Amino acid sequence: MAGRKLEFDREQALEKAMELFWAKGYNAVGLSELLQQMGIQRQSLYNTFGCKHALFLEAVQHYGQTVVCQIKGQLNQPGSPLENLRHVFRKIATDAACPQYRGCFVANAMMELAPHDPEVATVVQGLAIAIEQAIAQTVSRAIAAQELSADVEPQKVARFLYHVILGFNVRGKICPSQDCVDDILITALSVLES
Amino acid sequence: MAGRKLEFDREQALEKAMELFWAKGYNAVGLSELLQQMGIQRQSLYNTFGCKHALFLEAVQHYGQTVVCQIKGQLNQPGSPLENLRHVFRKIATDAACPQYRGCFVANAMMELAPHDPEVATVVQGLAIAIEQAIAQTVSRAIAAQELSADVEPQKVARFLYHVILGFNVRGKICPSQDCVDDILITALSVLES
DNA sequence: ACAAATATTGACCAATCGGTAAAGAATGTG
DNA sequence: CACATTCTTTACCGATTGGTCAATATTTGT
Repeated sequence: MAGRKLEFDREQALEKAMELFWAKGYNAVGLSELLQQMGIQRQSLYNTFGCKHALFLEAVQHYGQTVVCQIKGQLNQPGSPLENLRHVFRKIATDAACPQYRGCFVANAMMELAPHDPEVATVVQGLAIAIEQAIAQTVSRAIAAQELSADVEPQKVARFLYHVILGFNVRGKICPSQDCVDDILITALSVLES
Repeated sequence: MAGRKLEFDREQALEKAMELFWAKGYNAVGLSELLQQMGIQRQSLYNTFGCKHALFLEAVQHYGQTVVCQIKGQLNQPGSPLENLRHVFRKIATDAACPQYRGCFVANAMMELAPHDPEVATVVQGLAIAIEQAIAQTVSRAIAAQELSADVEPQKVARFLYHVILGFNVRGKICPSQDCVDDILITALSVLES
């Protein structure tokens, strides 16, 4: 019932593809470039991943799961929920000021493909909601810990904060100064201090 | 010293190209599609605009100048600067909730090409600065009119508000609800009420 | 009227696109 | 061992990519 074994690590190849799509976008990456970077043969790609589009979709999902877990992990660390939240945003802001900033792959996919590609749209929408919810839950915990006023509406704030994250994804593409991202960060986080 | 006249309206053709690049991005638009939409022949494009890339650059610039003028016009209308500012943001937010939202062409170009294309990067960076400055000037006028506290730092706020605009460009690509954009808008503009 | 300059037209180009077909090489099960 | 199954390799496919060439048509200055 079984045949020859895969000669490459599936996940490793997927990650290589992800890196490339992440850096250049879907349309700017050709099959040959993809195969070279993944270190596999043409037919292996089609056997294992279906087609370019399916591979991209899987790459987005793989990236998304990784990042969602990572963010949740940081937000749920022991200690002050509010400080965790601030820490995550500081990290995102400083990343965005880095010259080789690639942005968030999910946001890139949203921009390039979501309007014309329902499958991509569905996946990235799901990931966006997951991140937004993680933020909302952290805000709730901050309220419970009396770090934030009980007047604060977690979903509203979470929508806003995720919106700020999306903004960094665009802004980071044109090499903002550290000053610039700091201004944005400080102003954005000031909504947590009313 | 002069030869045959152009049979088409240069600006009209440029605008057609802009529409297409705006809707689909640089890489997703092919020459044939471009020519069909512009209603001109292949060679005419190369005579008049140079090449695909130069045409794109010109399209971004054309769009940018139009939009910068438009925003400045709205911000500088007679009456309350602060209310003008709020009005512009309300417009942007409701646009972003529309299902066929295309985003801002400048932001699209920023995302797709700026990291790998210095020429595009330069152009979009200039446009971003122009919009940011227009906002900063409006904030300054609002302070002068005592609509805002003298503590407010115009550049800081402008950077933040432009950042929110960039966020809408991403968010709009996945069809947010009117509720969602309203939450974001209200929270974002709350920084003008300290 | 003639020549220089420019536009239009349509054929043409190599290169690449995403994807497939078919043959050989490795693995399992009977 | 035989055989079915799966992966790898290589060659190949039509279509499209961005871009060019050469011929024709139209305009202008002289």
